[in-house]
Amino acid sequence: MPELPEVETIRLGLLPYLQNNIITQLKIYENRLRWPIEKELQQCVGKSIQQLSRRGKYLILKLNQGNILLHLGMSGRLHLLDENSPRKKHDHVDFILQDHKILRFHDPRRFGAILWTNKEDFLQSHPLLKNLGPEPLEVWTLENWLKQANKARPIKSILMDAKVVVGIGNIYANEALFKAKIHPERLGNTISRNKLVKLQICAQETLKEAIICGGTTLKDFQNVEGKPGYFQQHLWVYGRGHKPCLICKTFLKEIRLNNRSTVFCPRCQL
DNA sequence: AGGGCGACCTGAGGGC
DNA sequence: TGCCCTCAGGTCGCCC
Repeated sequence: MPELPEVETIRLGLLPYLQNNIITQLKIYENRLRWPIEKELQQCVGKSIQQLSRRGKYLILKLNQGNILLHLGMSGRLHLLDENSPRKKHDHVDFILQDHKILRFHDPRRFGAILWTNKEDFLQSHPLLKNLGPEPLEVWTLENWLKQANKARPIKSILMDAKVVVGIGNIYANEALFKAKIHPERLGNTISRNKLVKLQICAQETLKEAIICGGTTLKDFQNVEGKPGYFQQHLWVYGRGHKPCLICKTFLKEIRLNNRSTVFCPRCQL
């Protein structure tokens, strides 16, 4: 489901409800997520939520002692519900809150993850976080990007590589490449500096616009209130394979690149 | 050493 | 209706 804009939308939606709330109970109905939920997660019970932040596509609940790391995988959702809301299929975990609301984790494909860490420096030391690249809207420098992009590797693969920059998944990679007018299969080290500068800017603009729209809703995505995002109305290429380019009317091509569906305009993107 | 790709899951949709 | 195939917003970890 979620790329950076969707996770950020969820974070912003949850923030007012979670900040300073206390987790009074943890109910695990299904612990077989991407990794089995570990017993230590029970340590969150009785702790207050001091901060809700994000690193890449991970949500981080900073408690007065310890941290919960949450990843939504492809199909994960978080909902805030009233106490005693009936459980539905694929509702796997409930965090019961002091004000009798429930933060409920729902994930049909179970590619998501819920992890616990006590370490102060987990952003730097946790095996799942320590190798993540820069945040695209904060610390993604041009020098770093030019260095990373200078590889004999398709530019779309580079852009989607979380070690290069976090948060850009398949939708926004397709969109950013269209806006920058770069063919997704072009090797990074054959692209001019100017074009790479443009691509970085286009990627950032695309993410910012999507956050403003509340994310993209295709099938699964809903925000915390269960409402969809509206960025899909702004999509130029993603999901539009074989339809006319919105700029030049040429039929968009759809190929598979690294086993991900890739849509581009063969005339606009060179 | 770095990058490609299979694997992890369920469900939806299309073709027959 | 049902079976079988493919595909889906992520990403780890194996293998080359």
